[in-house]
Amino acid sequence: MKLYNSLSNKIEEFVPIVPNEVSMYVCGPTVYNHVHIGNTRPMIVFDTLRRLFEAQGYQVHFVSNYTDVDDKIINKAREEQQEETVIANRYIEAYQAIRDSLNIEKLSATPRVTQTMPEIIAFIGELIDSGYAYLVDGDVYFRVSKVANYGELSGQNIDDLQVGARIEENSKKENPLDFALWKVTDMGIKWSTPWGEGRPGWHTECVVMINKEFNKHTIDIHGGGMDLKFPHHENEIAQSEALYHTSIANYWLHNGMLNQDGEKMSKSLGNVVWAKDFIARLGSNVVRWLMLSAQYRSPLNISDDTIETAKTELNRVFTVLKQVDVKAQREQISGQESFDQEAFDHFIKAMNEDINTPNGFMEIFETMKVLNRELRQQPNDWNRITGLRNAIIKMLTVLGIVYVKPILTAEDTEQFNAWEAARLAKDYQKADEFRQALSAKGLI
RNA sequence: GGUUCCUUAGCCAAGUGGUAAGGCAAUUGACUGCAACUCAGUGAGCACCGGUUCAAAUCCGGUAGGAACCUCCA
Repeated sequence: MKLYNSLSNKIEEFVPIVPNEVSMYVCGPTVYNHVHIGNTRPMIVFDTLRRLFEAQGYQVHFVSNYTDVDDKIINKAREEQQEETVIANRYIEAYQAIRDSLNIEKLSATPRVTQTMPEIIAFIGELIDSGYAYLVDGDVYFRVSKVANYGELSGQNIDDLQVGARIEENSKKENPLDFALWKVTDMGIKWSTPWGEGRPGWHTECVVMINKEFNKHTIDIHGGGMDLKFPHHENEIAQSEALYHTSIANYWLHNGMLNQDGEKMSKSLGNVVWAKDFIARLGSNVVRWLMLSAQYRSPLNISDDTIETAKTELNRVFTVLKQVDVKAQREQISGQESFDQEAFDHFIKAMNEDINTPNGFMEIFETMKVLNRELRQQPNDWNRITGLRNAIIKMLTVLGIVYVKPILTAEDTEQFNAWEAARLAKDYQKADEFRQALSAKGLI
């Protein structure tokens, strides 16, 4: 398996820390609102990566967090005159519902900031003790200049960053690039620490959760959206380098952004599409197919055209599978358990090139073509047909797409037979009626 | 101003030195009672200019256009 590592900007052969095991972490949402479809791209991409590993015998330990302490949550809570936990819990539930509806495999753990506070406070304490963090009026900031490789991930150097950095008014920081580990606060949820009451900064939690959930300082894969590269991931690395001399993960993976009709989705443009609405409209299968139609690092544009194309393509895949299953039942073929390993291997090989889903799709289409030919060959080679069918279904499983096999009822079978009989008798009006009935049931 | 990246047929999208995958749409043919499904065929020389090379969409330089990031947006 080859993966593009954002840390080296190169495609590298994936070598796990522990043979046949993969530890991966993806930054989760700040739960202050529903998520939009852009947020579903990392969910789908990294779930697909996980499935790809699992299809090859890896055991995957996959953790993603919930940021349930944040200014945005506090603001939302004030707006609604609710407790912050009510807000957070509401959107955590909503997020989980999205995961379920997108057929995302169950995560190993979904830690929350509020449940990780002792560790976060201890971690910040260590950074202070070791001189990597300093106190100003109860706030704690990370001293960026003390980390030699700061900027490694985003490919920037500290001097360039400083030129571009917006200088905050009345900044208490030694350096504008220094980031907050702890903020003193008088509003919202807060915890008491040796240096004062307040709440943690965003960048610390992920590091602490990784250390805690995996019980080690270096994991295999850390993923997230391209926009998190700087400063969030850069800052995670800085903290980990400071205390543990490791960049947390051997492979850093970043998915490209999602655009709507060529524009970035944003509230100001008024083109935000909520994930729940999008999934309700198109269904999980189409959404996943659409999200995987471009390689994960490329930007992906969502438009009516790309949505229609995804629907049509996926429909073709399901059509041939359905035709196989209907025909097998009508001809009472059973007991075939064959599997076309070669076709499946082609698919895996394509996918192993840095999750090259477009080439994975290509292998599905190629396999479909062979299957369509076989299905129209007389006599049918059911061993071959079943093997191809099962291979395609397994490919879809890696993509997280679910195919439901149609089960013919006695009535269905009768209608098929009647359709055929009417055709033979050249009673086309009657034939069309049966055809339409079967079509309405999605059987042809 | 800095950093990273992109520009491949009407549309989506692979390919990163050896002569352009796949899909959608279109179109021709076969199959069909008609149709759908399906199969077979048709279509680009890779933004532009210049360079390196026996050979470039692929490497280098430049031009034009576009995107993301530069303190908390996946």
